[in-house]
Amino acid sequence: MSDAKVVSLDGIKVACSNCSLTSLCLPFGLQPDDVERLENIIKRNRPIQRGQMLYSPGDKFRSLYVVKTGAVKTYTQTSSGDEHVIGFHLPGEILGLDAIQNDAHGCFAKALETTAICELPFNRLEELSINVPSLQHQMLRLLSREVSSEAQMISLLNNSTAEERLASFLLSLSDRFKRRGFSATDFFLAMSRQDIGSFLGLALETVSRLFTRFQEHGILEVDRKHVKIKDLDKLREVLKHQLACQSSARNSS
Amino acid sequence: MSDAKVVSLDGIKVACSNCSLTSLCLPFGLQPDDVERLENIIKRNRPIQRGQMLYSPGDKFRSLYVVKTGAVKTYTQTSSGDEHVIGFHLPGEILGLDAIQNDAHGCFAKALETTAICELPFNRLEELSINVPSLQHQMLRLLSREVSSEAQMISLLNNSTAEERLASFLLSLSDRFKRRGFSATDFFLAMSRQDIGSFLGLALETVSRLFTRFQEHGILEVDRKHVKIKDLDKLREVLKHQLACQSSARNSS
DNA sequence: TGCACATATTGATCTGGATCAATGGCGTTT
DNA sequence: AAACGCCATTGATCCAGATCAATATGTGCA
Repeated sequence: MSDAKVVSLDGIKVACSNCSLTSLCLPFGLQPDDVERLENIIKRNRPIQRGQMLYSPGDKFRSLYVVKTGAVKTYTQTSSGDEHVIGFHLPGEILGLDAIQNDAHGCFAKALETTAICELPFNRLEELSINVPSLQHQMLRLLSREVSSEAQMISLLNNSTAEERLASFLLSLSDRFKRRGFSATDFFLAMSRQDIGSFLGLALETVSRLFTRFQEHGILEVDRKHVKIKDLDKLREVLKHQLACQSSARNSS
Repeated sequence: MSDAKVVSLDGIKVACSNCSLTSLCLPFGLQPDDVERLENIIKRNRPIQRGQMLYSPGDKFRSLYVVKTGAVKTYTQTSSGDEHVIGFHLPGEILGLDAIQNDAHGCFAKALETTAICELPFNRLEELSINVPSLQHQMLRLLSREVSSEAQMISLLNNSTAEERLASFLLSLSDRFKRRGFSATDFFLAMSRQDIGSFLGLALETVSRLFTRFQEHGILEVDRKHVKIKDLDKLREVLKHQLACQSSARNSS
């Protein structure tokens, strides 16, 4: 909460070309000079602190956002006040795609920790993609990936036990950390048990019990937010009996 | 099953401008001459019969498809052979958006009844949208709507009872029929109880019991596939206690 | 240093909906 | 018209996970 001394970065130019996330992010597949044109429309704002809101339901849709460092959760809230987590967003992952549709955001986006964000003004992005077909294609691919990934989530919620859900969640995180150059087997959870439960359609107590159970089975070592995957294969086996079609991992932007 | 005499329509030109679905479909918001350019790339193939497949997992992604008449279900299949329904598609609704991402379809699309389809070759669609910004915008909106609609589905599966799910499903159907000029309160279900259950994450027996219960409460009159909604308000009240943000109805393309 | 508060763990109990099972209705085939 | 198969309905039982409840374990703040 303490207001860290941050140099104002408003409107500063972003260098995607130097960014370690470039292969996971929007610029992927673009020619260097097209990347430069993209850089010119991206804004980098000051980092937002844990608990701060990036946008809220009803906010006019102006920009897409990409997490640069940190983590963001998106969620809705019922009239009775309880949250429903829609997703977690790691570096390189894009937020706000659902808002294109009706020109307004439909959920909250809140920082789970200190988080740096790249802001992409959408109208400039659309203009640019008229002249850069590969950007247009990349945008459609991104949207389509989101659709696939949500479809897999629906399938998970429809057909899986609590064990399978948590295993799937941990494997997704593991994979996403790995792609970002972090350890696939040793990481910290930015979100609470409550958040995980809400995301997976489980009670927080169930999540807690499952962590314990996985630990007893030698699959994990858990200490609060700190997770070590001791046996990745065994974790994968937990959800072996589903799958069929649809290949790629969820939300691996 | 009897093979109706159908004139071959392969590659015949489609007239979106005469189509009653135009306000619900891809051409929405386009200038008349842009609609004509769109018409030129759309293919109308012969209608497919109940049970026939439009595409299967692994099929190369070449086109998006729009239902013109009839109904289609999309679903995946586990190794053990049981289906998981992803969605139902009514006239004006688009299929295949999830395949843009990795250039291959990830699920089955099967006709629930005799169904006419407009085929949109994707590479030609992309080419065209370079010159027609409003088409590009419309494509992004469509994708974004799919994302929103799936997010709502996830929320439904995470937070709702069986009653709420079925009520939500029926209200969605009602709304979609209404927009297409059919009765909002009197319609036939193209899909089985099994399909509905799979879609909503419920056992088919539960779906059946709920139909009975809704009937007992004077909300519906059900006779096999024939559904009459007797009290739309009461049906809406079944799911009153959720909602919050996110406005529009699900899958209303 | 100690209090207040959020977050986790663990235990006990309850229940919505799954599963198992039997029956009935309708269309299709022979 | 009998026989088959598919789909739907209804009943009986069971269980995974929710809910209620009590107790740690931090973690920041006065």
